Parts: sequence; C-alpha cells; structure tokens
Amino acid sequence: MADLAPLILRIAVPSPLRRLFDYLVPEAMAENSSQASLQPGCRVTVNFGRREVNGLIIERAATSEFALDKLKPISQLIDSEPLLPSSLFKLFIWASRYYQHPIGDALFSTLPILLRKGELPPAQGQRCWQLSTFGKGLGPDSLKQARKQRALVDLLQAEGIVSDERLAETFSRAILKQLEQKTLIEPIFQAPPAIALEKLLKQNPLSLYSSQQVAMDAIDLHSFNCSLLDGITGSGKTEVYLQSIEKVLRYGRQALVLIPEISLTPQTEKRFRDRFNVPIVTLHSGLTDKQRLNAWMQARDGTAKIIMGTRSAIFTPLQAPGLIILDEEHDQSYKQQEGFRYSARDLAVIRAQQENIPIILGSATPSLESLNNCHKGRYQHLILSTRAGNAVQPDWKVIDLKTERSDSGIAATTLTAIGDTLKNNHQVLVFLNRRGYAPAMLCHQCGWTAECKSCDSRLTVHRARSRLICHHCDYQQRIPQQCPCCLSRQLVAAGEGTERSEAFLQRCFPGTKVLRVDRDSTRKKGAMQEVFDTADSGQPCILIGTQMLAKGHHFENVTLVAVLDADSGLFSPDFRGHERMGQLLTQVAGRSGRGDAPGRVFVQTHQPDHPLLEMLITRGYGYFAEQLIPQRQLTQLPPFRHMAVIRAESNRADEAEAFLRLARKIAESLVPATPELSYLGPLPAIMEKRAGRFRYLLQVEADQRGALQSLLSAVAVQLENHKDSRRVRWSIDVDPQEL
DNA sequence: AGCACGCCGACT
DNA sequence: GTCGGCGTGCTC
Repeated sequence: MADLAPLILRIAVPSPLRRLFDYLVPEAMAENSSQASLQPGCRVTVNFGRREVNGLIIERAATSEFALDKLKPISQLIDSEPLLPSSLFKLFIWASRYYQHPIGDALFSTLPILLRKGELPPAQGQRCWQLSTFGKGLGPDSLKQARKQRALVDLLQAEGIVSDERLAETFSRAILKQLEQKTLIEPIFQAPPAIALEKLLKQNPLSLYSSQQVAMDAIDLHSFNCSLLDGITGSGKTEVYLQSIEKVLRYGRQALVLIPEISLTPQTEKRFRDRFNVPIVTLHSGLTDKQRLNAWMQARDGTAKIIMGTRSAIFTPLQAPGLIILDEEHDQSYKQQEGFRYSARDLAVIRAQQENIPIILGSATPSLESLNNCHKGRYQHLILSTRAGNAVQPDWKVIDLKTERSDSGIAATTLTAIGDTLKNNHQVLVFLNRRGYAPAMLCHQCGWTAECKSCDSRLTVHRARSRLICHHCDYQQRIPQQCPCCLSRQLVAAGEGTERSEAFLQRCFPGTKVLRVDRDSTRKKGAMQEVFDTADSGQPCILIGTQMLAKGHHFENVTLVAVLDADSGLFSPDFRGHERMGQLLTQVAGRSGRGDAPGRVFVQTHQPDHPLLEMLITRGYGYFAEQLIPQRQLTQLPPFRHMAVIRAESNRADEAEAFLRLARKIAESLVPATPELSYLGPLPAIMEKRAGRFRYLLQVEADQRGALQSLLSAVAVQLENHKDSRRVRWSIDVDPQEL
C-alpha cells in the first residue's frame, strides 16, 4: 500500500549555496528501490537548475517549505546503500556548520574524485578466479592443444578458488584472458584472509622505558579520551603510537594516522609496514584517482587496518575505527587555507569523540591551544622524557649580529664553529627560512628595488636560474643588467637566501659536500632522498635549508645547528608569531645531536637580549609556551576567545573593503558589538595586494562559540543573497591560523 | 559555481 | 545588421 505522504529528500549539491534542495521521490522509484538506497548518505542524480548534478541525500522528510508542485523529482539513485558510515556523515554536517562552509561543497570537495563523478564503489577484496559452470563440466580431454590453459583449469579444479596474484606466478595474463573469453573461468572477489593475531607483528615491539610505559598505561584504548603526547624527536613517540595501534588491531579495529604534508615520506610509512603484518594504505598526493578510490574503499570496508594520510585523510570512512593518531599536532598544514577551511586536528578530536575512540596528539612543541586543553582537563598531558632519563638540552649560543661581522649571512663565530664541526667528522645543519639567492634586488645608484607588479612584495633573486621571482604569485623575469629607472649597471642582490649562503659555504669548504634543501632544490623527484642518503651515511657535510629541513627527519651525525636569522620570528604581525618562532627554533634544534652528545645550536640575531628568545633558550619550549598562554588570556585572543574572520578579495581595493563594511553592518544589525562579541575591521590583509587582488578582512571575536556560530550563519545567508557578493571573492574562516 | 537572459558597444 | 562583453537572477 502506497504512503499518502509524499517522500521528500533534502539533497546537498556541489555548489556554494548554503542550503539543501528538496526533491520528490517518484512513486515508482520509491516502490522499486530498496529501503537502504533512499537513506541519508546515498548519492542521487538530480536536475539542478539547467543541469544534471550528483548530490547526496541529507534528510528524508514528508513536507517541504517549498511549494510541492515546484519540487522536481529525483532523476536517478546512484547508491544502493549509504556511501558514508553514519558517524562520518554526521562529522561532515557538524564541520560544515562549524566552519560555515556550504555542506554540498564540503562533502563533494573531500570525496574521491571518482565518487564525485557518480562512479559506483568498486567491488572490493582480492581478485580471484574460479571455474564457471561451463568450465566445471569440461571433459578431461578438451583443451589438448592448449597445455597452459589445461593446467590452469586443472589447478582451479583441484583448489576451487585461487587468487589472481598466485595465478600470475605461473600463468600469463593472456592465458587468463583466453579462458575468460571462452567462459570457462570467471572472476570472483574475496575478502583477503584475516591475519591471525599471532602473526600480527613482523617485528617485535621495542621495550618501553619508564615514561613511555607511563604514557602507554595512561591511554585508555577503549573509549574517547584525548592525550597530548609531548616529547622531543628521539623520545620515542612513534613507539607509543605503534604499540597503541597494536592493541587496537588486536581487538579487530582500525587505526587512522595523520601526519603533516612534509613528513609523509616512504620512510614514515616503512616504519609502520616493518612492524605490522596488516594491510596499510597511505593517502598521498601521488595517487591516481583510481588508487585513491581503492584506498578509500579499503578503509571503508575494513580491509585496510592502518590508514595513513595528511589533512584530508580525516574524512576517510572507517569500518571499525579504533584509534586516531595525529602527529606533530602543532603543524600548520592541518588547517586548510582555502575553500572548506577546516582544521584536521580539531576535527580529529571531534571525530574521536563521536566514534567514542581514543585519540593521541603528538608533538615536541605543542600548540598553545592543546596545552590549554590540558590545563582545562580536556586532554591528558603525557610527557616523554628522553631515553637517557632527562631531556638533553641542546647547548645554545646566541650570536649578536649587531656587533659581529657576517658574510653571506654567516657570522665569523658561526663559520669557525662550522669548520671545527666538520674537522671532527660531524655534520652541520644551517637553517635559513628564506629561499633564493637574495630577498631583494636594488640599484646602488638611485635606490630602485625590483618589486612584483601583482603583489605588495619584492622580487627574490634566484641566481642559478638567472631570474627574479615573486614568491607570492610566481611571477618571473630575467635578472635585469641595468636599472630600469636610472640605467645604472650597479644592481646589487641585497640580503641572503639559502642559495647565497650555500654558495658561500661551498667556497669556504671546497672539499665538503654542501647540500641545499628547499622547495627549489627538491623539485626534481628523488632529490630529497639523495640528501637523506648522504646525511644518513654520516660523512661530514653541510645541510642548508628552509623549514623543510626543520621537520621530521632526524640527522644522527649533525652536532651543530646554525640558525642564520632568528629575528623574523620575533617581529611577526600575527598573534601566533611568537608561538611559531618557539616551535620552529625548537624543531630545528631538535634535528641534531646523538643520544650521547647534545648538539650545539648557534642562533644569529640582532636582538640577542630579546626576553622571549632568552626564555626559549634557557628554559626550553615547555616553559616558554606556558609563559605565552597567560599573555593570550590577557590580550583576549584564542584559545581564550573565539575568533572568525570574514575575508574578501577583489581586483579593486574599494570593492573588497566596501563588501566587508556591508558584512559588518549586517552583523551589527543582528548582534551589536558588546564586550562578549566584538568586531574589528575591515582591515587590509598583511600583504594587501597579492597576485593582483586586494585582500581585506573583518575579524569577529566572541566569548562563546555558540554566539559566534549563530551570528556567522545568519550573516552568511544575508551576504550570500546580496548582489554585491558577486563582485568579490569572499569566505568565512573560523579559527583562522593566519590573519 | 554554473548557466541563461538581457541589454549596450565595435565589427566579420 | 550580429557577436560578445558582463551585470543580474536563479537553482528545490
């Protein structure tokens, strides 16, 4: 008997519109399709405007606010069951509300491309072969002319189902194909055999030293709880990860492991593969669409037991989630900086909570947010001291650039120390967070400087490529021979970048390998690997690079780290500037030193007496961070106050600014400024003009998340419907990482 | 966003 | 005469 009430589906479509669209289910479709296919989480094809699009069912309903006779019918059902597990589906809905991003775009921009396009989830499992009915009835005398084919048929007759992989050892693709064409054999997909628990490990766990053991014991692996695992490189965080994963694998669950972009290397992966005898999938940028979909499916159906990936992997469906690990939780790459601006770290905590599973956040330099969450009792703070017992503080030395002469960015004292270190057959790491040869080119005669015509920035000199390059929009030009202003030939490259310091060091130490690691030097693939190989060989060498060098890799034989310019971090306009400086310096310093001998760290600065620098050096990151926290409270900044930013950009500065004035007017008409909720702006962004566009922002700060969220939702709707929103590119950034 | 409609400018 | 520029409106 047919229902009298119409069946209405609320659909999310891939569009920037912050609402759902109601569609009718045609009666025939409702009757002929399974119940599961009309549920939230299933994809459908609908006629949207004048085009056909794939959308996702968000809700079922019996009524609509829209006139019933204006509702269009669903064109087609795609999935016969929900594509996403309901917990992940809920996470998407939560995230799109929290981050003020259109639900359709949030969903579809994170889904594997092939699923966006409406492809069906591919059959999973191992491809195996069996005899077809026809093949089973084959007489013993047939296929006499085809010995190989006969042998294959015999094998299948004897064993029933044999995996594709095993057949490939003895038989060629062609044999299989021919038999398949004769319909003697057919493929069948089988779940790979479960790994026996006693065979779970390939390699025995390392024995834990006391503080690791304390941490292990403190992590309850059976329900939601968040642990901040705080320990320097080499303190054995990974071993705690591995043993926690082992425990959840033993009760049949999966582990999701998130790492920053830069640390997702084959080496990281290898560490996990060497330990466990279980299927592991890695979601990295090099995957083809097909591979990505397969990895996604293996996570969803539970074949993959460990899922590793960067930021976007937080949206991987899991059949039996057991644990989330997020390494280097302070890393900025967890926040998406455009489009759907989510924080994978914060979503990971929400996801763990919704799934009721544990989560471990790891870092040597935890973010102030996470430390604050420990203070509030929301996370438990587990500190790993080093194997030796006490944290070996590196031996810091501050070099005063005001009094000491330097060449190509390297002070005389630093240079001497580099020479001594090399003489002792050790390696040196030189850190300079500025790639290229020099950050500016200027005319000695008239003072002209080479500027980017699309950005408020100077062009960087890249001498190896003979080019001036803008690091913000990638504009390039040849290095001019003459000043375009006064025609003088006295053009000079001012300041230093990694390329210049590299050249200088190579001149100073002609017999030593000098390896540069930055985005320019590692563009060719394998280049990074070569650097690691040389470094791991232990031969004396100098590694010079940008923050790429500061992350992840530990260099055993490096005993001297030189930070060429610590000043940039001291005067950043961003409120997180000091926190970042502390993290970066600590991370760089942590690259060095073997277990036995602490490394030396030389910090070059024009501000040798800066109290924050001194505090970091003498008391360590932990103390440093604890001092910054009350400052944030005093200045009413995150995590003590919640912040969101409405951004706008346009070819015309006045348009971007006017749009945000409108945004503020709308917002203030809804919620006037109070001590609990305040506005700041519109303000020009730090670099007002970038890639030819003028960027502005409006800051909104509130004591309560809820108040901020409801205000933003209302403002977003009004802005979206305003015609001026077509003239600018605008977005809402909740919990912005950068202003 | 993506697509269509509509109304003004310089051209095969 | 039309091709096409982008301003405006709409998407259940």
